Amino acid sequence: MYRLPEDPSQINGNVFHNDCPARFLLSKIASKWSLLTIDALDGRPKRNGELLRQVEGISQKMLTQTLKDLEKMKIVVRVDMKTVPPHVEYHLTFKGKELREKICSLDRWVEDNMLELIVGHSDLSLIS
Amino acid sequence: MYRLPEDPSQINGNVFHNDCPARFLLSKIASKWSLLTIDALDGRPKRNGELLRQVEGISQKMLTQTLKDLEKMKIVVRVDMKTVPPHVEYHLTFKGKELREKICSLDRWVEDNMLELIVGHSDLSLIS
DNA sequence: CCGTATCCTACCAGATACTG
DNA sequence: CAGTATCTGGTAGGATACGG
Repeated sequence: MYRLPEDPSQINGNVFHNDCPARFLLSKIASKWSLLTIDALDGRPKRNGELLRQVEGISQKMLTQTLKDLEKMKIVVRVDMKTVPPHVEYHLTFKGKELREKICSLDRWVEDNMLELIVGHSDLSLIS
Repeated sequence: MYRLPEDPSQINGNVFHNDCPARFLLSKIASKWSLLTIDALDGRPKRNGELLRQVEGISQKMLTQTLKDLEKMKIVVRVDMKTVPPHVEYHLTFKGKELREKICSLDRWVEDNMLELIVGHSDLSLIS
């Protein structure tokens, strides 16, 4: 549980500070599945099933939870077409698109440098 | 535990793939304390105690663990002056500096947008 | 000053089953 | 199709004590 000061408009973010909301938000944004979900929202809006397939290994539960967190932060918007069968789309907001650039920059860097980064990890075996 | 394909030099990173090493590496790099520790390594090398004070709330255990992980990935280098009392410095490598830019970009964005991101979180109380 | 080594717990997240 | 609900094990990480 985090506490905000009396007048939030006066504080400027500082992730190094224990009680700064930025730290809480960062932990949500930089979580394992959040990073991948935001990355997956490339260009066009995506549906629940699409994301489930694209982000390999994510469970329905974690996808829902992640999307709800992102929605709270106004990073994504949930658009329910109110049809039957259900058709729901998840859109990145303007802020979401801003954020996605930062995240993709990080993700692509890790992918590009993968082989050099992994050398120290002898615990990653080569066996089947 | 993650498994690498027989010939790692042939694979190109893809964080969306379940068994891609990039996903494992990303989880290490984007962990709560890793994000803050790398950010804290600004410009000059830092000592254990400095980092402990700068990254509020981190424990000695987690700092050590985080730095070891980063060292494995050649993101930081541990320089032991072999003096008594001990003097140890942690330096960012070239790759580390590259990575730090991405991370700082993310951290600063979260800080700058903190107040707008937090509105949906009614669970963050204003009381003392 | 810079760490290790243990113990211990809260929470994360996977598995599974059910619903409009 | 797009979720919810519940149970449960594993583990991240805090607290504490000790060591070179």
